[in-house]
Amino acid sequence: MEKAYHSIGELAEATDTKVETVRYYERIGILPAPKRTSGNYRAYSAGHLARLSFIRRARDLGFTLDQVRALLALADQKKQDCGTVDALAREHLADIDRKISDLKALRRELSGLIGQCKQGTIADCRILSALSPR
Amino acid sequence: MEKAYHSIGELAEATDTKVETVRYYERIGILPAPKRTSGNYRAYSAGHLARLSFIRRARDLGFTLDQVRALLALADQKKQDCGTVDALAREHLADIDRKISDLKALRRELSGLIGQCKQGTIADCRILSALSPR
DNA sequence: TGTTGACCCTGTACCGACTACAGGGTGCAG
DNA sequence: CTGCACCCTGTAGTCGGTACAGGGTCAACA
Ligand SMILES: [Zn+2]
Ligand SMILES: [Zn+2]
Ligand SMILES: [Zn+2]
Ligand SMILES: [Zn+2]
Repeated sequence: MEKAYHSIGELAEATDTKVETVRYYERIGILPAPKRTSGNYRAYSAGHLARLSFIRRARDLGFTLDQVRALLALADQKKQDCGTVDALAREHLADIDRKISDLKALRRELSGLIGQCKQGTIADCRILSALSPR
Repeated sequence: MEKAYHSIGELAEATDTKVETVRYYERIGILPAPKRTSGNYRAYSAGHLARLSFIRRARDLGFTLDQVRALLALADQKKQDCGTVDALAREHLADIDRKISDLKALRRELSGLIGQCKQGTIADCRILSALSPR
């Protein structure tokens, strides 16, 4: 038999989340408020655990919390087709690709600068002179 | 002859910065407070323009404002050698490399998920099922 | 039985790097 | 003289958490 309810600490540990973050998710309304014990402790059901796991996996994949909200809403429309989900995921993939190419451009520029430095004095440093207006 | 002083709007335009951001830089102490006109408008010197340009270029290269502060402080030590500058730049390059490889790993995972989706119903969507705990 | 200590509660402030107003003042051109 | 672009201060919001402070709860152990 599974334990029916979990404390916030257990939920946090099971999903590799900080306790404060779990409370934060409740505050912003992405994780529903659970029942309370007589001592006013939060008592989470298996449903909460599943939802928090979902949130965390999606966050680990880089979805924003708003996107996660959208994904969670879609997940409940079981018989609709998943085109919207896929579109969301593809959009996010495009975001990632954009970030990667931006970072690569940055990397090229910065490593070019570093390569030019001859390790002399500050006055001659190519890195600093590239940053200063001519 | 160059105009001796510039308004905040001119400075902002010349460095592709928002006016609010220029004031923000002053507030956090990275850009010194300029003189004021009789009407209490900020009046920036060429030195301010140079410093702001430096800040913006460094930011564009992805340095944090704290790193920019450090670079600016180093830039004033003209006769010291530039080892510290270069170390800072190399560290930042390593940060960028880490970000790129993190994003690539993410990209692989996400595009794998997207590839598995057969465009059926939500109930069968591989993207959602990969996010849900089994 | 009492006391320690781990856990939980609320509320608030903070991080980085801006951005966006609201509610006013200034300065110049027509 | 009036309209408009620009400037001023101060404050709050963004995103996704994180970090306390100042308390309450609960189980184990002496
Ligand atoms: Zn449990
Ligand atoms: Zn150098
Ligand atoms: Zn000017
Ligand atoms: Zn699908």
